[in-house]
Amino acid sequence: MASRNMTQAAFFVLTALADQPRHGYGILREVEELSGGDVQLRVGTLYGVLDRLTADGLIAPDREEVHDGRLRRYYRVTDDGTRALAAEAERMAAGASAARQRIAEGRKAPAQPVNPAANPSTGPGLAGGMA
Amino acid sequence: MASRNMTQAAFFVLTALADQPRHGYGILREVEELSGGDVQLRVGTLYGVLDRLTADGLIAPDREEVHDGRLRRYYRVTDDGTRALAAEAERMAAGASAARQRIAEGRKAPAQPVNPAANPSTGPGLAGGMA
DNA sequence: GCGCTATATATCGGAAGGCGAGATATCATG
DNA sequence: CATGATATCTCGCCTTCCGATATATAGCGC
Repeated sequence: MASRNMTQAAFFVLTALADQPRHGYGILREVEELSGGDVQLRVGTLYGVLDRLTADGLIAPDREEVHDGRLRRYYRVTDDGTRALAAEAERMAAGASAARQRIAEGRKAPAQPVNPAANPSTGPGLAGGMA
Repeated sequence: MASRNMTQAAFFVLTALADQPRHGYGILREVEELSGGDVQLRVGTLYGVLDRLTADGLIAPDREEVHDGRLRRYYRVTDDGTRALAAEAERMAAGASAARQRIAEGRKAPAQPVNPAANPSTGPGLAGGMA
């Protein structure tokens, strides 16, 4: 929804490919596993994402193998893709951190109307505090 | 793109409202500020999000005020909204953490073809190591 | 052999969501 | 009086999501 943002689906595909090349079906299972089941990337979503990421140069076809008569088409992350993923991870961590902080702040004064001078850019750039 | 996921736009609107009630235009500026300019929520996006979040019971109209002859329509987060935001923040932090970890893992063996026995569910449930 | 599940690819079309553009209105600045 | 900031909201195009569907191989139970 904003300038240099990538979709959730794209983010998880890149994450699944970040450590090693995988094929479509493998990405599907990997995303589900690495998110603890929280994220279920759908088949119908996958190929569109794969096409877009390829067109954007963030991933590239790696190789094709045949296992038990079934074709596997592998993709790998490009350098640009790794950079984009890292940047997006920072943005997400920052957003998550900002959300947590604000929830805590909101709980301090739940019934409070507005509270003047409450917005002196507390923790300006967010930029998360984990890792 | 998956089960209980909310959109990026919804996430940032909830985050902007987390500490105190705000009106539409205020949300717009707040999202931009709290993200350091990374996220620009568009006017055309805002009202759709506001309607959906209201319909889902995650936010609610708070009050209306007039400043300098201009109407301000305030919204606040409901308890459900705070819970949903907190959950989403956890998911995002976990995803960001997983991405970072995998980028690091991928760099260990960049030229490696596949590496056998590389997938024994290394670092199984992510669930990040922050907070 | 037959049906079912898992693995594996890919496409289609409807629905949901994002966003540029425009309409409307007040106030301040130049 | 024009421009820009503040403030609301709608319309329609386009992108993205995803359920359904099609196709094909291998393995298991019956």
